[in-house]
Amino acid sequence: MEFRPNPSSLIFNRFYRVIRRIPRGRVATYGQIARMAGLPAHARYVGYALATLSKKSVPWHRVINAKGEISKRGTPQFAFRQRALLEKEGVVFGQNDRLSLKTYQWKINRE
DNA sequence: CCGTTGACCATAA
DNA sequence: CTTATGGCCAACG
Repeated sequence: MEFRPNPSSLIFNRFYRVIRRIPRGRVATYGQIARMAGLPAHARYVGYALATLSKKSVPWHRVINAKGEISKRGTPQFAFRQRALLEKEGVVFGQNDRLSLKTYQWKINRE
């Protein structure tokens, strides 16, 4: 099922707010964003929120799963595009299409 | 109002 | 390493 953008969505906008703060060249996990948005048990909905993105200025490509992989959604085209965007920011992927969270994860004082 | 369905995560076995 | 489970929201028909 596909989501449509809904400006009146409450928690989705909270996620967008957090994601917009991710610096260039860094990544954040779905669970991390949920925690930082004050909604620790909503890792799933971070992804669903991104699926409803229309033309919002949200760096969706900096959001990856907890294993350091790009989440798959239907066609591999999006994953390819996301990877390209990240590599353009200096992120290097390993041979398993994974990146080092230890190196690239966005960490803020007091998460 | 109800059932279904989605970019997920931590934990247990 | 793998599979299963509980947690939980929003859009749609």
